[in-house]
Amino acid sequence: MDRQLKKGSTELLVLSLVERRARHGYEIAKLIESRSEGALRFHVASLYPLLYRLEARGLLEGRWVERPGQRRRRYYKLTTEGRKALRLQQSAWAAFVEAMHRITQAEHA
Amino acid sequence: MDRQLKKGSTELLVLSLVERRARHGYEIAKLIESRSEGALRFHVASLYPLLYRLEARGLLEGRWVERPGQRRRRYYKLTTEGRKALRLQQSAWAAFVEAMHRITQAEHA
DNA sequence: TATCGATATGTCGCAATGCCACATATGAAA
DNA sequence: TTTCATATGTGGCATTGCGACATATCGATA
Repeated sequence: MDRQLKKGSTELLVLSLVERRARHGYEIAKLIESRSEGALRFHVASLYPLLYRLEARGLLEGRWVERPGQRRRRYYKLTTEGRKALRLQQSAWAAFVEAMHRITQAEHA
Repeated sequence: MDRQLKKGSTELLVLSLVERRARHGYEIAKLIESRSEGALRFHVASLYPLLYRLEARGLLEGRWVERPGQRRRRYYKLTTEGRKALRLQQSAWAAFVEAMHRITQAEHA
């Protein structure tokens, strides 16, 4: 998988994964890997900074959860802002894929 | 359109556009804009360096063409290497879109 | 008991790549 | 003669994912 392809789409990926419920970083990384059946991998090291950025921009809200018998986790959930951003990014992604298709297929025909 | 989405996919776009015939930089930029109906724009300033890189990597072969009544143009055509790279990038792109779909839709369901 | 792997979060420097501003040059149209 | 479309080019900047490394806990296994 071309590394560069991921640029920019990761945000949509993360926002999508916390749409229905709060998740923590490690969980998000594992979900990306398993649901894409290995096609998409994502270094956790890249993920944490992204989560901070999303929180700083007010799209996510994080909260520490400590339970006996496990390391502390930081759960992130979508804010109202984040939900709006998710909608926007969903349609931007769809438009982008469609445009790519139009250009590459026009040539292929 | 999110700027970051383009990262990495531009190469596929350019390779696709010279698949059937040689084209020059300005023409490629215009084609991207018109065929995507404005959804994808691409600064020519970003395009030229990309073309040099593709040529340096042996995927494209450039050739100056001078005709009276127009500025000199550099036409790029696919090399054999480039054709191989195009096939690879086409399947990588398809896999990527498919993986994105699986992850974002699984959540949406 | 010692060690190793999975879980969980974090920092730092690096590389890749598109953006923007700016520059140069020609031909056609206003 | 000024302006626009064509055509190529350079340099600095910002964003963002990678890789190496660090820390820490728990359960399994040797």
